[in-house]
Amino acid sequence: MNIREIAKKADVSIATVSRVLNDSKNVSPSTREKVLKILKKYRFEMDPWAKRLASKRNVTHIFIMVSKRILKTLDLKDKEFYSMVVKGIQNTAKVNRSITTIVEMETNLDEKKLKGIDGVLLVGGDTTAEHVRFFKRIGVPQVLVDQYIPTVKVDCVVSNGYDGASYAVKYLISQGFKKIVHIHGFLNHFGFKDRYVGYMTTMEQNNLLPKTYEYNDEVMEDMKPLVEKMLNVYGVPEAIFASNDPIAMKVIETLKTFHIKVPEDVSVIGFDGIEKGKYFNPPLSTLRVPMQEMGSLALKRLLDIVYGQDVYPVRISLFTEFIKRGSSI
Amino acid sequence: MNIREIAKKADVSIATVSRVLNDSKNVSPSTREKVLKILKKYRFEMDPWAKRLASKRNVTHIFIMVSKRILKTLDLKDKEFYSMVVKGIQNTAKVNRSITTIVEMETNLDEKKLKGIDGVLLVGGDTTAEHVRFFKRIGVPQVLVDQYIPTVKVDCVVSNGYDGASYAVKYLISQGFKKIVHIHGFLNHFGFKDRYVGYMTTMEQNNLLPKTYEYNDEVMEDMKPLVEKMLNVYGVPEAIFASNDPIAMKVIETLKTFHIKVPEDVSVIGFDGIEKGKYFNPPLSTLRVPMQEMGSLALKRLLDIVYGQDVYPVRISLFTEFIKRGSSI
DNA sequence: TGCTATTATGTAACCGGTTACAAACAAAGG
DNA sequence: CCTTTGTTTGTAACCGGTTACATAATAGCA
Repeated sequence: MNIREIAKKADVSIATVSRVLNDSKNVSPSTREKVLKILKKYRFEMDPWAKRLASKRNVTHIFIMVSKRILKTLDLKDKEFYSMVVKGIQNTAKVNRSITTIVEMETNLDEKKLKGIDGVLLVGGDTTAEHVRFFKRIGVPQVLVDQYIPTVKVDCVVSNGYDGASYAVKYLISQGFKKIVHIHGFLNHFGFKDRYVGYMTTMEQNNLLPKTYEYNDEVMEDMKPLVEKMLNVYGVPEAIFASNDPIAMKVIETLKTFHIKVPEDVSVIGFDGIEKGKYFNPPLSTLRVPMQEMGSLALKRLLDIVYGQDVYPVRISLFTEFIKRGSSI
Repeated sequence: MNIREIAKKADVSIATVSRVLNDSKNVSPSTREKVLKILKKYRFEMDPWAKRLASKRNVTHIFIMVSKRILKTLDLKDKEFYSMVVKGIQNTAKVNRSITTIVEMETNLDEKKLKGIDGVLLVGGDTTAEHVRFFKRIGVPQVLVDQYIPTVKVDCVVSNGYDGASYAVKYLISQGFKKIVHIHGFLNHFGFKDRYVGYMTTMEQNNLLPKTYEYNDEVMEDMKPLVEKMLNVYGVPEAIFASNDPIAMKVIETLKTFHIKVPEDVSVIGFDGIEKGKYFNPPLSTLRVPMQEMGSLALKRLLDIVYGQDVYPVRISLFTEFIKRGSSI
């Protein structure tokens, strides 16, 4: 059952059926009624694939919104986390006739700047509930990327930090380690929180004493004081699990200044799997997050929402993959 | 850039380009090489929408696999949880040219029975890691529905039980309750486990003593002993949060036999939002899971996998919605 | 009533692929 | 060398929608 058959049954043209289906105003009430009756009678449901193909002519305009902090360091030529995510978005946009614009997420959002925008991707851990509520209020479809906010129902794509962290901790335990420390970023970023909870829970489940240190990765501050404090109070850990790769590398660098060898003295595992880690000395063990896929999934989900395919918000979380390199035993 | 343009650049017909893209054997090595070079040069990516539309002729065969226990109670005319999920799958199948067959998930799976099957949906909390590994081994794409297994990387669609449970507990606390009990099913079902953890964590975060009871919902055993024990040892709770609606209703029925009034003496909140709860006496407060959407999303994800759109497994979790009815204050 | 502005409807091209069928070409057999 | 068979390649129809444009119908107004 397609619109041609419906058109025949209702004795109108396919264009008219299409107009009725899309609530176009240029249809007389009587024919609209007639067509609707046939549609209902045959329980017509549109083929989403055909619709999307045919709607190709009108492009979709998407804003990729990132916080000032991320925007400043966002270089699409490098292979850092958010660069890869944005690359994933843009690649998928190409195949989906979507035009993307990278925009700074301001604290005072202006409705006027969003003229003609079909949807927004809110990228990064700085997205707050206020941002989400703003876009909800003005009715712009949105998908959060690498951030989840339990208090507001909104679509999001994140990495499965809990199970990733859990895997890392279990791996370290299987190597005979007990003194496993977690160094993490600010926990208002869901990604860090998720990994934190994964670390904590797994440590406790294995009757090990968790020990965590918070590091201000937003400004990439000096890590010497943190490590110094750790060495003095806690002693030399057997292993360190870091919130992400940049923190892990910073830790390793700092440990070097204390003449502590990685991985001989301490095993270090990061998170994200950015390119840099592969060429670091020693090469960084990490939990790889499919970054491009994250962006790609987010855009696809956003398009599904824009084109009215899905109504209930979901959280999509990507599995991670442990990559053992030189920084850990 | 589409296949027509590629065809022109490579000086062949569009059919040939299509053949190269689909690894058809009837292409001479030289032309294949020529086309591949152009494809690579222009970084051609196929339009998934067009592909799916054009491939209309070949339907996709899907098995909906359910455990014996679920199959026995699966009546597509009623509006129980899994009936609605399966209905969601079937509705989506209709617009996606997929043929679905409901099949019992046997303990001894037979590869031969899967001839011509493009993918399977493993529905329900009885799915185990062994099942998943079996389908992985024989290379049949799969998506778990209402089950998540942390130890194996496989796509799944679940409800966000953690946040749903957390919401319920917070709501009950906001109503002034402190003695909040959780009655749950077997925790090897991820859905129950997730809600359980949500309950526990939220209770602890609010400095309340959690109290849980396990009920064998698989056989819907008599709940009298459980409730009796609770009343004798723990006393009358102020509120009960149940793993799902059937358990909640069973609890309320049992409480009635003890002349304990709901919601005057005890508030009860269920989970799932099945139709029955609305007409129960008193009408059941619950956390609604979009059941049809769950099935629909699972099938769509499966098709994405079958047609090679996505490679990395994800967990999709659906938000729940609190519905306040008569069984709770 | 006649003329124009507006609205309603239909026709046909198009979105970007797949594939049935026909034709051209190459290899094999007599 | 001609016929037969098998392999490559191209043409055109098709999947099920949307929409630009043309035309028909209606409404508005002097």
